[in-house]
Amino acid sequence: MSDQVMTIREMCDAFDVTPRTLRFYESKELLFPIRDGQKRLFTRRDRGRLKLILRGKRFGFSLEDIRQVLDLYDLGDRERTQMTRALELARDRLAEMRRQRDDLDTMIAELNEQIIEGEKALAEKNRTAA
Amino acid sequence: MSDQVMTIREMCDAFDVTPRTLRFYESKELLFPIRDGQKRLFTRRDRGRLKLILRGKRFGFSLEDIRQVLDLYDLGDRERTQMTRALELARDRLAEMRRQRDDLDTMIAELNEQIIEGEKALAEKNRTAA
DNA sequence: TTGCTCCTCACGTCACGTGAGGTGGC
DNA sequence: TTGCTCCTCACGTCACGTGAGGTGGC
Repeated sequence: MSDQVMTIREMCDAFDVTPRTLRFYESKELLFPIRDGQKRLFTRRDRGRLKLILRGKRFGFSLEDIRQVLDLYDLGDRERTQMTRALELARDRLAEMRRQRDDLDTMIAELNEQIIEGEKALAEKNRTAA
Repeated sequence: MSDQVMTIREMCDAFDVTPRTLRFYESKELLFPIRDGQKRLFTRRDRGRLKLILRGKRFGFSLEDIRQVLDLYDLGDRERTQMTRALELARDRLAEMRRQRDDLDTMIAELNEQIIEGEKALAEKNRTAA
């Protein structure tokens, strides 16, 4: 069951990604499906990794960052190294996201201001033209 | 003075961009510097357009969107078409930015939660290991 | 002649999308 | 034979960065 392999199509349906994405992740050494002739078969390990990859992406981590953290899994110190590193990256990302949000807040206020000014100017133009 | 042309270097210094950026904008038909032999000379019109380009970029508009709005300048209806179109795009962008900010808020809360859980799990691991 | 600034290709970046053209087994 | 699904190139996207290699005028 849980150690059953899955075809690329089954993976796509299960994780809502495209075949291209899975092949791309393999080429970047994020996934390691085994082969049945040409065809890829994804293992339980691949599914675990993909889940973490997608979670990482949601938070805006690069694939390279994600790969490095995933690779720490094989160190065999009960994932302490991996977790420590993941926490480091997560704290950086969190700070970055907060900066982004603050920037976005500023921009939103600015753009809103510009729109209001634009509307005024346009109304004025239409008035004097009529 | 204000109708004086500027070299690429002067433009870079004045607007804090790279030469590559200016050449790229020319290739995308956002700027139209005149030539002195090989060399580009940027006019007052280019400076006006660049200012608007950079402002648009700050708000997250694509260069293609910006180009389309800039091109409306030459319609000769006292920029009414341009302003109307610009306002349309701006309202869309504003809504998009608000969505982004809300998503970001959600993510920040989630990632913060994950970090706290991660810290707990790591502490537990260290405790039971010692 | 030596620097300096300008120029034109053209490949690289990031995370895939999107054909083109071919294979295997029901 | 016809579909279906899988596969491997390989170019395209977006906004430039980054060399490589060459030119013009002080």
